[in-house]
Amino acid sequence: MNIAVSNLDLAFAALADPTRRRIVARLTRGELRVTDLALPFAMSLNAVSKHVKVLEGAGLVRRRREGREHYLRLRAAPLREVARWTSQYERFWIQRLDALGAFLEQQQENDDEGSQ
Amino acid sequence: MNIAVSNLDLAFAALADPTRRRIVARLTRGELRVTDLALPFAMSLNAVSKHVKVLEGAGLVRRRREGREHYLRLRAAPLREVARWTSQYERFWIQRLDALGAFLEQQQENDDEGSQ
DNA sequence: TATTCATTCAACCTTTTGGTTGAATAATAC
DNA sequence: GTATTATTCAACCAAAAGGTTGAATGAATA
Repeated sequence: MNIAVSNLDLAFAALADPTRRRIVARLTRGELRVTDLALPFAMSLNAVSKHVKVLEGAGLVRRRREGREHYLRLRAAPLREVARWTSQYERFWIQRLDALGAFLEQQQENDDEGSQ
Repeated sequence: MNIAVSNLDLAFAALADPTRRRIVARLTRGELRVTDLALPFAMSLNAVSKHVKVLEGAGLVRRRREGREHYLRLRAAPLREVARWTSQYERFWIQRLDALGAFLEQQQENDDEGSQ
């Protein structure tokens, strides 16, 4: 029993795994059955199934049962929430650009890449 | 020893924790020392220090040492990457809106909220 | 009906995460 | 020079994450 895990927590956590981001990317092309979804992944079907459940838990994926087959499709709402949270900071980084000037910021940015 | 953990993995994972998102929000107002940053959090300074290191590891925070004090400031680049990845799917969700019509989509959306 | 197919459930394992406490380090202040 | 302050390091702990394998469930097929 969890104490108040927000939508945003779940969405960010779900998207933190590269396999799950690939799943999301894959589902933009349309609905897929679990088995078909799992095909290109170098892991067990069970592992993919668990990833799908995580995405479902975050509301990023919705499941439609048709006999023994489960069709998965993407849901946009949580992605929009993530986009909205993140874009709050657009104001922040644009301000910094304005303050220091594009040229200096560019240099700063280059320095940053180099030292990572 | 980690096998290829991407920038995006680190950024999403860093932002999945609500404390760390609060830290990010807090740092938009300007630089802060670790101690001052930690003030409003109901956890040990050490815990906050560890969160800061996670954010640093994801490139979201940069540290400037001045004597014994460490000043932390926000870095926008990884936030931009997250925004860029997420907004890839804007096309996807806009398409769905177009395809089904705003009214139906709205109803769908309402159903979705209700059953979460 | 017996078999195969699509999928989940359950148990297990290892690594990571998010927190704690206590000690170490290093700079400042008295 | 001793105490205090700012911060990390190290060890520990419980819970969660990401994978595995094997069994269970339930629908389709032969």
